[in-house]
Amino acid sequence: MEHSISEVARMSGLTSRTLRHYDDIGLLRPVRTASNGYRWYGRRELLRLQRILFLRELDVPLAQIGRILDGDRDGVAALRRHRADLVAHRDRLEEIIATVDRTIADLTGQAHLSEEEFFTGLSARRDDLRRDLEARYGAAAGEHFTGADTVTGGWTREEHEQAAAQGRRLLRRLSEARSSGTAPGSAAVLDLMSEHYQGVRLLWPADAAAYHALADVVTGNPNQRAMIEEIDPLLPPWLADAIRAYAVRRLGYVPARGRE
Amino acid sequence: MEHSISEVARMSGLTSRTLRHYDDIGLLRPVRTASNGYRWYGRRELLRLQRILFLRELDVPLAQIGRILDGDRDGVAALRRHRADLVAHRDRLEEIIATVDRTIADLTGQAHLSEEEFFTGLSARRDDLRRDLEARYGAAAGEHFTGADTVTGGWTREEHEQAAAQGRRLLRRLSEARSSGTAPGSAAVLDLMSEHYQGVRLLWPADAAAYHALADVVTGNPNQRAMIEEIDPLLPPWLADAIRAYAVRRLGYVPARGRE
DNA sequence: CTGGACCTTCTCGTTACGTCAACTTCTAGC
DNA sequence: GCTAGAAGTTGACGTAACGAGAAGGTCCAG
Repeated sequence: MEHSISEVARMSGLTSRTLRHYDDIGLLRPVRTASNGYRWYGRRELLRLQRILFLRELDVPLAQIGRILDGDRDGVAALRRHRADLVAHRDRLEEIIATVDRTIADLTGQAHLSEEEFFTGLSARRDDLRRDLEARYGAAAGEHFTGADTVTGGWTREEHEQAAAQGRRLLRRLSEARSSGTAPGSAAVLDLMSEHYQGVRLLWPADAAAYHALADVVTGNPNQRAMIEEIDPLLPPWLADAIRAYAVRRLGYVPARGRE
Repeated sequence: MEHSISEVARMSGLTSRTLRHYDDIGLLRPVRTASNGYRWYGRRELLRLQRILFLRELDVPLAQIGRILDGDRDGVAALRRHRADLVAHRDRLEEIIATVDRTIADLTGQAHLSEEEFFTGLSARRDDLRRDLEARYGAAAGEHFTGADTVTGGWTREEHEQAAAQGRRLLRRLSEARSSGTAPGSAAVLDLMSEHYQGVRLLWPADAAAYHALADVVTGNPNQRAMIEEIDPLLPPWLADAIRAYAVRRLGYVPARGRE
């Protein structure tokens, strides 16, 4: 009892193209290929196909399916690893969905947690910030503020608002990381901090040292601190740690002992 | 304040290749490209990139990111649709994880719900089945059983066991669909039934009419019924409906009024 | 012997880039 | 001015799992 490729396609719900593909990659070979090139499948092939379809439905990559079915050596271990991937994927989706929800709420104006602009608010208080940095670290730290090119003057009102919303979203994501017990220096947080660093650089060409100095500003500067506490009262010191961690680990900042 | 491609790469954590790619597909154009081909990015481009990264982290496809950022016309609606996709994806993952768990349990012998073989059990009772079908629908229905080529005689013991485990898993997945209130004729169930049909065909070249006749067997034949009830007491009648639905909707069976 | 159904082997397109390869350009040091 | 090295460029191929379509061979019924 042999079956043509279209018969197998009908029985399995696959297309003949897919079956040809499985032949190409060696996942499911026909029992024989006639001299005219026609593929013929037998019962044993159908059994294998059935198991292929099952594993495929579990999102197991075809290559792995082949390994599981061939050397059955440790199909269970492979499945366990696959399960771990699935769970991680699902957890990540949970986070993403939550973030999307808050983003939608933010965009539709349902969330007025803070009408203040974050990055732009930062920009509006440049003089304040500059004095703060200079007082803490001397004139060199504030020097970067001199260029007029760092101002956001060229932005439209819409761009301002988008930047502000972006900043609030970022702070909320950081708040989430903090409240879930994630360390400020963990890789996941540093990834988020790269967004923060980039946001800061939109307004101010901070190098590693200047960015590092910003850590003290978010806890020490009343305006900055109040803006952040409005989103999460416990965030400022944690954010300060994250800023320092990012400056050191991703920007290569070497904690100064008085150089320059 | 213009930035070279490698500066932007460092700031954003992307590679220069990725930035070149974004230029190619029109997602992020440099503010200018010098006569030597070098790309230069300004503040406005960094702002756009920041929003790109945010949406990208939410698994929004690049093409859609472009549409959202350009004509901001209905970015919220797009996000809502995207959210629906994410939720569906997560729900599907939940199901898959549950199935993988049961599969692992099955493979490691932790689940001895039924030591009987399903498809192979069906095979072992071929005479029984044949008499049943003939009694219900006349000799024509049982005729398919005559070929010796339908026997699973060529199978190894391992193949028998795998087929049996596969059959039990399928019944459990069907049971899950039933208990969650899914209709036997729904697309999702028909997809599962294609596995059932294929499993049956491994043992017995049933056409649409013969498969349709099998519906009465799973409720009427004591052996079959008992085997299925062992997995889910409420499954037999529901499974019968699913078999009929599959025969009609996927195999094109026309409910007979006495033809042939 | 002809039409239609079914089969074959290319080949390109999809997504979001990674990874060479081959070349040009810029910059710093001698 | 020369040269090495860093950084830039444009192709072009590879990835996973096929879909779609082209161009052509094969089989079967009327």
